[in-house]
Amino acid sequence: LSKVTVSKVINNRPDIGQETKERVLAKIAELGYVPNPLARGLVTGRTGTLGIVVPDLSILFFSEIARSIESVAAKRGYCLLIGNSEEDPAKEWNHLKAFRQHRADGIFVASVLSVGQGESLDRLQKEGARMLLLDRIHPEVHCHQVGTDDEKVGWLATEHLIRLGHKRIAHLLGPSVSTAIGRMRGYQKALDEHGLALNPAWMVPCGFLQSEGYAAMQRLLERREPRVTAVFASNDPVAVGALQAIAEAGLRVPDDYAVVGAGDTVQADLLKVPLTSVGWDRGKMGKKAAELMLNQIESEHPLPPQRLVLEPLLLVRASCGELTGSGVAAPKPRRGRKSLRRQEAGCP
Amino acid sequence: LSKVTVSKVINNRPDIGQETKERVLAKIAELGYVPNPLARGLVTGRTGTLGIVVPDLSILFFSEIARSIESVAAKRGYCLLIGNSEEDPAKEWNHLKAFRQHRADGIFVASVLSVGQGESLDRLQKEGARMLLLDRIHPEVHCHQVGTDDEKVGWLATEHLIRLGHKRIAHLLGPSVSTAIGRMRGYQKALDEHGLALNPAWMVPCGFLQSEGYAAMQRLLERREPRVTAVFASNDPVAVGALQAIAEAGLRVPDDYAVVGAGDTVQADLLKVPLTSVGWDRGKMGKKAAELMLNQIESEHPLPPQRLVLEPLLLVRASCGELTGSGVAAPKPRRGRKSLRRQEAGCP
DNA sequence: ATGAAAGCGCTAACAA
DNA sequence: TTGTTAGCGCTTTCAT
Repeated sequence: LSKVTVSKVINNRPDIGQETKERVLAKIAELGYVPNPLARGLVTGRTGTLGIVVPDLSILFFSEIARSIESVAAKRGYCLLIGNSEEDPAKEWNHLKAFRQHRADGIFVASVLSVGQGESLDRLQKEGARMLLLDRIHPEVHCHQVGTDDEKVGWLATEHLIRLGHKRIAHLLGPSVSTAIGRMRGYQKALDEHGLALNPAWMVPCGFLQSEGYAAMQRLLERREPRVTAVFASNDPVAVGALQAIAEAGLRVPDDYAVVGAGDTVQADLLKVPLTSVGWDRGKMGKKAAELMLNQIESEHPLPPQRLVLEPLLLVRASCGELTGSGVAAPKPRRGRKSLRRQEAGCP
Repeated sequence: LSKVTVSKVINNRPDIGQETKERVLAKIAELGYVPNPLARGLVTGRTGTLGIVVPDLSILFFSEIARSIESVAAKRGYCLLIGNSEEDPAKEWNHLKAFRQHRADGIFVASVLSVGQGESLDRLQKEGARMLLLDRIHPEVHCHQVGTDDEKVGWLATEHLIRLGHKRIAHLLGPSVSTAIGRMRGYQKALDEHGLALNPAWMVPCGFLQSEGYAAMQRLLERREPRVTAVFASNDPVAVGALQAIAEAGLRVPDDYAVVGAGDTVQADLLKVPLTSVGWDRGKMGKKAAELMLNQIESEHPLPPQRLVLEPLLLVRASCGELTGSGVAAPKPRRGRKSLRRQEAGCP
């Protein structure tokens, strides 16, 4: 029995006799033999490893996606490497290089790069790296991309505030990545559609962190007339920061300020003021991304880059109040739509 | 110039001339050459890869630890593989096997295995896997272990309730892993020290998930006399579940029930009722674990297994009220000790 | 249908 | 100090 025969059995080659095949399989089971992925990778170039780079794994949004990707990867026999870029392009690049070096078969990345700065990613892709852009999109990169319709996210949030009667609506604007920019566009579009003025002073620049939302809201609170009555935050952590700043100033939500977030990543029901947010399915994001990637990897012919857009959904809770806009705080009851939150926190 | 020479330069071997060394280095920089870790791993057995297996990456406690490990791993040139066991021993084992197969230089595991069931881990260790037990300890496994003093966690929580005047204190008991058992012991010890009766009916079995805490608290609420006035939950998610059940029953915290958690992983300040909890430093856990592991890997001689125990700290907030035990809800002001929470949520 | 030969990119041992 | 030889465990031709 030569090792070539064994190799053929393991790789399910057609040119092998049924009887020998079974004999080999039996022996493999008996000896508990497992092939060495390094040796295999050295010759085939494929390692059975994927990689993912995110800004920060301890942000629920990303850890949920990573978890979901890992789950389907494991099911199909792949391992997952993970790297935190910590919002630092250099660290992101280092992880990308390291994963390439380790011959990851595919790399998911929620890039910290600003829109328009994606050439390095496109170069990687052209050099043969199989990549998939997660959440944050770069049109110039020719690879699969999975995200949500961020313009619609911003539109849904702002439209909701307008319908509640708000006319002076601020936006805590995120960093210069596609998601933040899309949400801002949606905000502007909604104002526009309703003929509301777009006051540049109401677009407060801000990052994606809770602390930044806090600081931005403080700045907004200092401003005098004309005061805003509502705030659309670029994401939930920022919204939570804003909530903190408002509370500290002795003001109330939704009575003094209505607040909407984006992402629906907060344990909303337990908050002092349950946060209204626009959400989409992170589990599905991860699942779809992983499937796209693995199908790509395992297909013979290169598939055309695909762009998957998940549908965002407004989740109304108490932080925007009822129809008067600055009146009662009674939260609208949640509609019949199934909640997006499959989230189940636990341990230790 | 032979490849052997290059290899020697890269590995900093002493038997190489200063001048050739520089020449090689220059050429490497010029060509952008990077060694292939697979080929290297094939011959040396070392791959520059670590692995971590946790119950669920989307639980903040674990994602913070993973993030911290990844950070020091990256700094020292290692990649990190990650696997979710989803509280399933079979999945845990599969990840462990896969990481071994991929020749990870070391594996961190927060095992789902019950205490006393750690033989498989010890066998792995004996077979040459370098392992480190995270959070959940198995005394029979001979490897590094990093966790907290869970008995003290339980003791601090329960002692706090007793000092506030509570005499009938329930415990939402976690699964049969070391952390839950330790916390239960601490609970019993504190009761004991104060001569308080340990009513078995007040130890409600429960998992580590929020939904389980919710269900367990509901069961507890159904029970009649003698009613408890306080609850120590095995971890924060369970405490949050209990909070929900109490609120739904139309009762109030801390007026009707005082509640303490463990882990301090909840955005406590934003909750309707900020949760008092016993916490310890997850960032430090990850950092120390990674350092222990990497020093082990890079040392010539095997180091003796070390057991690192982080100090837990009571963080008093509003969920237990003030000294009367069922009186006013005014939260004690946080003491001067530096907060453990370096947490900064943000994105997507 | 099976296996011998060659080689993936590296390092360890040894020779020069 | 340098380079030659061998081999890590696999897969890929290409004979048989």
